[in-house]
Amino acid sequence: MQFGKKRTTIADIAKASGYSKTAVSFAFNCPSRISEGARNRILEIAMKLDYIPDPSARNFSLGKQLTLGFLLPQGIETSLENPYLVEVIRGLGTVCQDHGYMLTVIPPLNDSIYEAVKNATVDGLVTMGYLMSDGVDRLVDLRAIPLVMIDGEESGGFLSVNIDDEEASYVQLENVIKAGHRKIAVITLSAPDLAAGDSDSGLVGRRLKGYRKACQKYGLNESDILFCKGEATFSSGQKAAQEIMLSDATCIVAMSDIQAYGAINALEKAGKKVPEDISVVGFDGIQLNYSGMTLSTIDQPAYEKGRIAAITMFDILDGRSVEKAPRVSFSFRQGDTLTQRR
Amino acid sequence: MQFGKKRTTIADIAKASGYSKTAVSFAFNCPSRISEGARNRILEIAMKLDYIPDPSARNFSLGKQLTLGFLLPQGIETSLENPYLVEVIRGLGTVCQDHGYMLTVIPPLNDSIYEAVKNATVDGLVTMGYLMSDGVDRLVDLRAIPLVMIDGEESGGFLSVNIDDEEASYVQLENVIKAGHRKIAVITLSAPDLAAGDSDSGLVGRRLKGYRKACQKYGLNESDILFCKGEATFSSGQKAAQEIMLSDATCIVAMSDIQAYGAINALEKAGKKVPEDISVVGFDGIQLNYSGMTLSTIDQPAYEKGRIAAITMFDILDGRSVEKAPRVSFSFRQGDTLTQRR
DNA sequence: TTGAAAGCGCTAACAG
DNA sequence: CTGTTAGCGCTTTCAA
Repeated sequence: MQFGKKRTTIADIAKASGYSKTAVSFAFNCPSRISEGARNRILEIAMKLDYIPDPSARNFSLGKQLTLGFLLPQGIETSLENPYLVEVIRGLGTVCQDHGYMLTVIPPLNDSIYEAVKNATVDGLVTMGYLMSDGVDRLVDLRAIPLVMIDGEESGGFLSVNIDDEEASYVQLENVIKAGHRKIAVITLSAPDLAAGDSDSGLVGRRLKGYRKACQKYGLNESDILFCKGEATFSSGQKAAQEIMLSDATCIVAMSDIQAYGAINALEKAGKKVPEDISVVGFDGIQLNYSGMTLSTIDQPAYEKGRIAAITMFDILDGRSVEKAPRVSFSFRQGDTLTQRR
Repeated sequence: MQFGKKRTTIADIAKASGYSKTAVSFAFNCPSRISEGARNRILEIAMKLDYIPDPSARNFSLGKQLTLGFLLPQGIETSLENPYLVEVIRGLGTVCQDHGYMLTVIPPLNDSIYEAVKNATVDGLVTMGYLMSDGVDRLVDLRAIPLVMIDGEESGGFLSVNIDDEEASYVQLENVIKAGHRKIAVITLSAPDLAAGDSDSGLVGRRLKGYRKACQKYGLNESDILFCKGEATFSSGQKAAQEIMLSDATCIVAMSDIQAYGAINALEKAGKKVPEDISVVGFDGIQLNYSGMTLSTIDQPAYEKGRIAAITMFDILDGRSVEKAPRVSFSFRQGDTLTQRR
């Protein structure tokens, strides 16, 4: 139940103005459907009585929230630390704004995606980097709200806005190999909260396939690569680098730029020079210009991904049929952190 | 009215299970208030019939949205381009997450703050850099939801989380003057959408007071300072710099780092060297490491501001009395972009 | 152009 | 422990 002093409601205005609730409702929403006299009178009374329609009741009645939800892959604290994610949000938000919508940022509530999805009062859900686990995809189904993924899985009939990750990671590793590196360490990503994170259809699975392809093509033994499990955070990159420094790897291949920056930070703290002592390649294309050098990375259009995801969502919400989300493009960007192995 | 196929409702479960709606409700919300048998039976049926309580109806009935709103000072596109703002959001979001709340980012809808506030289905509103104009403060009043400001006005009985802006801008300019600069250009900020943006109690007003004080203290003529109107965007900084280059100013003092970076960008494009040809000082303390140099700036705790604002908000929502928001501290940070005038 | 009244789906006071 | 029932505030159909 409500607490606090009672708000003025539509009924109060109806009574005070002598008109019906219908009229009051129209006065606010379809001014053309009542006479000008009635409208003026009603609005005047409303003004006098400090009345304003309650958006919550309105949304409930309408069955619309005028809000899109963005399901974060991690807690807010680390999510917003990642410029790649922020760019995605910026893209999403811009489209929302154009449609008169708001954007709700939804962290795993009580550490549970399930809980978060259950409680989200939104018209549609955009996820990033998730795989649909049994529980959650069923839940989304129950909620009967549309779902658009970013960096999601490519199978299972979900809509996901992706680059060609397999090809991209292939290109990423190819550049490393062509620079003469043979001792390579990879920092991986794990889909949050979902054991299936490494399944073939997931982001990590596709990336690994690309690496495998590159290995085959260039005669590298995949098992010679040092794989370090990580997540998309700065500190995860630092931690991985510390581990990698114990090996004889000459190049670190990160699945995310924020990891790459973390790795560089750890390397430099340990007195290593990048790229002289060890090269680093990232993935995403964020521009931090860490310690004055530019990162070699796979550049992907984060803002565009968000934009497209939101546009796709509104297509669905507006009843336009959507076959599948368009694929976006990437490119390799040569920076200072990857150099020919000497 | 709703569209699409009818959702399963609590009534369906009540009927199918043979229990009442109350029982069903309790089964989901206060499991302890019904017998275990009933609970199991109900949940089982619910599962079978794909039932899940509708959060919108629930929130409406409860009069709670479990969501905080953050009113953006500008459109999303430029807002999220500003790392200072992102840090604030990160602070806000972290606290929300801890409380099981979501965070809704609210751009001025249809370019109108009023409209945005009117439609926001949130339990509380955090604003940033706004002054309360007549319309909006009345509206917030009508909505009867608590409001906490960041970088807001210090008078008028509103709660605002601020640094001592007057002192900070004094220190900012003092450092410039002590470095020997006498020809100074200031890029100002204007409170969005509100004519009263430069009123004394607003952020800009307080900052200007600080500048005035510094001028008096060091025998500068305030009217010798070139004031350029701007807003907190990169491009605004670029534009201002172009104007300033036509003057004989030896130092640019920006009210926001993002402007400072924009200014540096424009200066370098025009062949000027920073700080050799012209110095630049920012305000906020964001770390972009633009073109390999660090910005001289006033460092203020963005994340902390967001955190405190959110904590204050929950204090209010939870009925703890709040006198006023605590003040946070700042410091001057010497970087590469401000140098002794030769 | 207008209004009565039936929802929307859930919560919770109250009575048993 | 359980059920009846009256809201919550707004929208909208339908008939006047």
